[in-house]
Amino acid sequence: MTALPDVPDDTDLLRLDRQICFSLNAASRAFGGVYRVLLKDLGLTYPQYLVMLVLWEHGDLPVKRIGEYLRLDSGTLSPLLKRLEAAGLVRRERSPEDERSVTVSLTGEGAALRERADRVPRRLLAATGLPVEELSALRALLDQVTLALDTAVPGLAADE
Amino acid sequence: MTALPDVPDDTDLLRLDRQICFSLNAASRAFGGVYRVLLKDLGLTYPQYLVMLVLWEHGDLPVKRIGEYLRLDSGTLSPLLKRLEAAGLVRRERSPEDERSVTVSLTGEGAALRERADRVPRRLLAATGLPVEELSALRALLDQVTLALDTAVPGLAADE
DNA sequence: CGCAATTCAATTGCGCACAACTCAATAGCG
DNA sequence: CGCTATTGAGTTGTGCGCAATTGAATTGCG
Repeated sequence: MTALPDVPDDTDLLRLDRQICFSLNAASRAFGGVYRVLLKDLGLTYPQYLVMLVLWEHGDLPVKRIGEYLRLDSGTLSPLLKRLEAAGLVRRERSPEDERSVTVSLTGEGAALRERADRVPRRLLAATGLPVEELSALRALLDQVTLALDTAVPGLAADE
Repeated sequence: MTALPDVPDDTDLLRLDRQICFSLNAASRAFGGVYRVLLKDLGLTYPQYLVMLVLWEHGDLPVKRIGEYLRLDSGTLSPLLKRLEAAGLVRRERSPEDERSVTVSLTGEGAALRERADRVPRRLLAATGLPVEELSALRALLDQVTLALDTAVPGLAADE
């Protein structure tokens, strides 16, 4: 009457499901909390730090590209970039060859902040208490499930 | 000059760090997107669904207990519970024996919603494209890192 | 007992995520 | 060429997450 070992009944699924979303939620917020502490004296929030990482690595970018790297839309990025500009870390300028596009570039202050941000990763790594290989395994699993979820979303509304 | 294999230099750390926070962010939002679709016809958001899960499993609870299960404070829960109340899914009543406490209980409608929510976990499981064992492994890793991060936070502000 | 400290929920304020929409600029088709 | 469709950024509105504060109720210590 019961299902096969790897096809649990609905009660098990409810419990597993709850644990996965609980765990993911908790982990996401735990990371956020650590980053918040580590980034506090840089004057950055976690999403702002992600944007700065992208700019430090890739140099000047239009808003569109930043959004592609971080999977964020203009509704999130526009006010965030305005705050970074108000903080003196970036400039925003309309592109001359395409007036629709806005190029985001680092100021001297924004580029200089990279030095101070260098210590963040090592402190975060230490805070996780995990060896590098396990973090890599975690990242790989997360990427795998993200890809699967993204491809699954479209045909999901109806019934699939 | 280079460090030992499992003590990478700062460049590697910067890259790894970025990938970890990118991956976790992306996974969290990918889950959110799938839940948003699956929960749409239930009229629930993802955090509201988590609250309902807790109530379905544990019955009536004071706000404090819900917050402990979900690691959320009253600043998040108060407006969320008001919306659930406005939707007719829960009641909120001051406890007679302790006027500070507010007990949240399911309405008939809220309890009935559980039937329709039963299909969510299996559809989510299918959307991940991962076998149950891998999801369990993912959950275990997430729980481990969450625990480590939580215990690390206190002594982090200064330098640790 | 009486008063200070603590507890619980609610509120305020800020920032992020996302959907829906607006508006200007560009691309591209007939 | 002209007109429509598309693109890129921004705005608005809703909801979540968190810090800080408020205010009432309770606890507990002297």
